[in-house]
Amino acid sequence: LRNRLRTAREVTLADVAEYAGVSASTASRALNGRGELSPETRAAVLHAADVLHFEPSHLARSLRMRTTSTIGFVVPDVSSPFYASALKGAQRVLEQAGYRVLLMDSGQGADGEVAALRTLLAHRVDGLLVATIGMERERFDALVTRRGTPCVFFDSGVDGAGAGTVLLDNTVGIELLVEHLVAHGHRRIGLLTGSLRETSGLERLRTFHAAMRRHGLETPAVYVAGDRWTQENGHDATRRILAAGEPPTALISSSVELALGALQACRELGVRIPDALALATFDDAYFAALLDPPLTAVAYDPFDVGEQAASLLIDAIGDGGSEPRRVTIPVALVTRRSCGCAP
Amino acid sequence: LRNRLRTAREVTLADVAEYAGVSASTASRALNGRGELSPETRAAVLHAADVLHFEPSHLARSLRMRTTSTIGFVVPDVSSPFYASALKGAQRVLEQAGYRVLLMDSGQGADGEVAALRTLLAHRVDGLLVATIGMERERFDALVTRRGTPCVFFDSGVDGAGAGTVLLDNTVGIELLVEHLVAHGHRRIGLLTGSLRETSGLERLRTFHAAMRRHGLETPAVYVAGDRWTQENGHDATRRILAAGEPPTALISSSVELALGALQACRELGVRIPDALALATFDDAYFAALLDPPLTAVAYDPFDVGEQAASLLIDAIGDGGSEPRRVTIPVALVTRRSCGCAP
DNA sequence: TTGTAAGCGTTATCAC
DNA sequence: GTGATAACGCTTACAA
Repeated sequence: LRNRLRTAREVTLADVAEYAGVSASTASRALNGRGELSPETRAAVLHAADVLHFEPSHLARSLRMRTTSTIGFVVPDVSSPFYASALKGAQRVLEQAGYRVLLMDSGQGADGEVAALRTLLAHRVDGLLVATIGMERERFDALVTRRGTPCVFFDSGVDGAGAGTVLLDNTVGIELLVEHLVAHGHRRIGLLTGSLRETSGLERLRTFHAAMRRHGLETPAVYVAGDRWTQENGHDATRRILAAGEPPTALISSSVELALGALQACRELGVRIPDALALATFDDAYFAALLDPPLTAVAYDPFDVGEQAASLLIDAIGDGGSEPRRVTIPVALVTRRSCGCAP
Repeated sequence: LRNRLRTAREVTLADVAEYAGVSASTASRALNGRGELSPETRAAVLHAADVLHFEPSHLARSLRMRTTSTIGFVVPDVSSPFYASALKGAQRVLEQAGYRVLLMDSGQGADGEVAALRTLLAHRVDGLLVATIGMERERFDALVTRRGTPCVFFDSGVDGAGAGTVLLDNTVGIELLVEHLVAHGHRRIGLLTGSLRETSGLERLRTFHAAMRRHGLETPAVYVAGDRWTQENGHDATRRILAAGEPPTALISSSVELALGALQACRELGVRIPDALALATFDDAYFAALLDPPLTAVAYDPFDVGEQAASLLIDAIGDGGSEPRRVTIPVALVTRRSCGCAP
C-alpha cells in the first residue's frame, strides 16, 4: 500500500474500493450518497478515500455522465475591468451552483472568438456565457446552436440567438447623458464611440442620435468618431472631433477607456475641462472620482451583469427550451465636475 | 426544433469512421496525423469529419491520454487589474502552447484557495499557476506536491515549494520610492501596506524598513498601516497615519488600490498633495497620469508576470523535476506630480 | 445491501 | 496500411 501511494499513479476509485474491501460500484455509491448502503460500508469507504487522499476524476465522471459542470466564458478582453468584474459576478453564481468556469479571451478578433467557441465546445461545456465582438447569426447557429449548448450573451449579443441576453440599459444611459449636457446649456455635442459591431456600441450610437434629434439638435458627422474600446482610440477620436471647424462644446464618451483617452487628448491640446469642453461618459470606474477633473458618468453594477447572465444560463440548462430571456441592467447618472457641475 | 437539436446525439469518432468506411482507429490516425496512412483514406476521413461537423471530445481524449492540456489559474481576485493582466499574459503563452485555462478565484480566503486547488486537481489539470494569499508549505505539499502536478507561483509564493516563482522586483521598487522621496527632502515617511501574508506585501514592508534604516531615518510604528489590498483599506490606513501626533510628510503606498484610498482620504481631510503630503506608489495603473494629482509610481509590465510564469510552467511540465526557478520582473520609477516633481 | 458488467469517446498495441 | 481490442476512471442498470 505504501508503495502504491508513492508511485506516480493517481489514486482511483478502484483503489478506494479495494482498500475498503468492497466493489467499485459500492464505493461510488458511498461517495456520492446514492442508493441504500449500510452505515458501516459507507463509513469504510469514506475512511478509505480519506486515507488514500482520493480525488475523483472529474474527467471520467464527465465522460460517463455526459455533463461536465463546466461553463465556457468568452470575452474580448479579460483585462478590461468591466469584463473582469462580470466574470467575477458570474463565477460567484456559477460556483454556487456547482459549475467551474473555463475562460477564453477572444482577443477582440472574429477568428479568436470562433476558435474560443470551438475549444469550449470540444471541452463539452454545459453552457456558454459570451460577450461577442459581433458574430453573424448564421455562423453562430452553425457553431453552437446546432450542438444544443445553451448560450447566454451579455454586453453584446447576436440578434435572435441564444437562450438569453443581458444588456446594460444603454438607452436610458445615453439619454441621461444627453439630457444632462443639454441642461447645462450645450447644443453642440459630440460622441466617442466604441466598436459598432457590438450591441453596446451600436445602441449607444443610435440612442445618441435619437436623443439629439428629440432635443432638436444637429450632429455634424465630424462630431462622432471612434471604432474600438481603447484609450488610444479615445485619444485619437477626440483629437479628430476637436479639429472640426466649429468643435462641440460637450463630449459624450461611450466608455471609460475612451474617456481616459479624451482626458489625455485635452491635456495635450490645452483644452480645459469642463470650461472649454464638458465631458461625460458611460461607465463609472472606481477611480472616476479621483481623476482630474472628476468624471461625470453613467454608473451600474458590472458584477450584476455577470450574475444575471449566469442565472439565466443556469435556468436555460435546467429547463431546456423555454423562451429566450432578456435582462436589462439599470443605470444611473453620477454627476461630478467634468460636465460642469459644481465640485 | 430547439429540443430536437438539443437531444441530438453528439457526433463521435465512430460516426466519422462509419461515414468514411474505415475503422475508428484509422479515423483517429487520420485526424491526428499519426502513423502511415494512404492519402485517399486520410482524405476520406477528413471529408467525413467535415461533413458531420465532428468535434473530438476533449474529455475522452484526456481520459485516455492522461493529460488534459488544461492549466489551472488561481488568484485572490480576478477583477483586480493586476491579476486580470497577468491572466491575459499567461493565457497568451499557454494558448500558444496548446493549453486552455481553467480559472478559479480564491475570493481572498484560505478556504477558497484550498477549494479552488481541489477542484482544479479533480479536473486533472496539467499544471497550476497560482498567486497564493499565503498558504503553509505543509498544506500545499499535502494538497498538490503529493500529486505531482507542477505549480508555478506568481506575485506571491509558498517558500520552497513549487516548480518556480515569478515575483516583481519589490526590493528595487521600494528602494526607488524611498530614495526618491528622500531626495525630495523628506525624512518622515509612512507606508501603506497590503496583506502581509502575501510575498509582495511582506517584501515591500521589509524593504521599506531596511531602506529607511539605510538612510538613517526612523519609522514610528504609527507610520505604517494597512492589511488588505483594497481602496477602502488604503483610505482607513491613511487616516490613521495622518492622525499621528507628528504625521509623516510623505507616504509610500504598496499598491495602486491603496493609493486611491489615500487620495480619497486626503481629499476628505483637505490635505493637499504633494504640498502637505507627498505620495508615491507601487503599480503604475493606466489611469495614473490622469489622476489629481498625477501619481508617481513604480511601473512594470503585468502581462509579463503572467507570461513568464506560464513559460516557467510549460518548462516544468516538459522536463519534469529540474530545479525550481525564480524570475524577477524588473521595475522602474515614473515620476509625476504627486511626489513633488514638477508637472 | 452489494456485486457484475456495460458503456461514455478516445488512443495505443497488437495482429493481419 | 488498416482493423480488432483493450484500456482510461467513472456511473448505473440489472442481478444476486
